[in-house]
Amino acid sequence: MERTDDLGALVFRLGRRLLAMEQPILARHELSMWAYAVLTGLRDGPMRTQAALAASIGADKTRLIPVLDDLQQRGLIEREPDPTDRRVRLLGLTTAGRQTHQSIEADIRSGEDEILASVPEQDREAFIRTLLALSPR
Amino acid sequence: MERTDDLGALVFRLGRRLLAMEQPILARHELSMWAYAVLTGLRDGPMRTQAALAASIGADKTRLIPVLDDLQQRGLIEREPDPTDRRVRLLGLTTAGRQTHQSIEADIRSGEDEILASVPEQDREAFIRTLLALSPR
DNA sequence: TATTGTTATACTCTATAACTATA
DNA sequence: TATAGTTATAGAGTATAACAATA
Repeated sequence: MERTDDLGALVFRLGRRLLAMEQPILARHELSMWAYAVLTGLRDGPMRTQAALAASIGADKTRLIPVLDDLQQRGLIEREPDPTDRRVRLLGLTTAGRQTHQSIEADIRSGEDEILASVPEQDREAFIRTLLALSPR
Repeated sequence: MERTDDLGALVFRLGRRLLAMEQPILARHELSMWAYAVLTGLRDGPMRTQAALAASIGADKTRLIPVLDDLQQRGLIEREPDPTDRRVRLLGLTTAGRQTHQSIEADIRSGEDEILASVPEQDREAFIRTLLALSPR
């Protein structure tokens, strides 16, 4: 298949388009993209350190801290020292955090479906399969 | 097809991976990503205004200016006032600019092929086809 | 008065390194 | 001494608005 632009440019533009779609949804919940990434990172279970969470979502641990401060203060995550090693913070979603995540996720999924609507079913499946295979972590 | 993470996260991560692959190639030529985007934008022919070029590569016109200054000074682009409207700058690649672009493009293409190597032919074609369909402009 | 390009500036994002508290 | 988390800070990237030159 002949390509005109490089893959990087195409992926970059699609990323911007997806971000533009997600931005108003996140703004309605007053959450940043990284805050939403944190909720997603904790969706499948608690984490034992902030560094592990940061690595799992591809963020720097230092820039996660104000995000975690905010999410904790708003009651969307739990964050308490591990009694067996008080350097460590145990992280998990609260019920409110889980609900917020699910609500945002549903809206984002709708937006994605709209964007993907014009793509034939077979290509759509191959596209997502390839994306999963090529995205690190 | 069931998705675990949202499309945005997957596209974002793939974008970072592609950028990491391109960075050392561009560094060898001492060019930024935007400088390369400019060369790509002029590859298929000259442009009549800087604003048009900026729009065509999805950049802000103000942040293109230092990039154009540098490319012009290094003899990779031509940039001269339109005699019929001296507000306008006519933009085009020099021979050196075209050669530089082709050299970088070939290296980037190799890097992409490596990344795509593990993806089955059919999926790879559907992936690129879908990317072209979904990337604005 | 409108348009192209330019400059200045302020704002955000990000990474680095230094610091604290525990172990 | 090593590790988890935190803070401070500097650097890069970006957007906004003001400005100069043409039309």
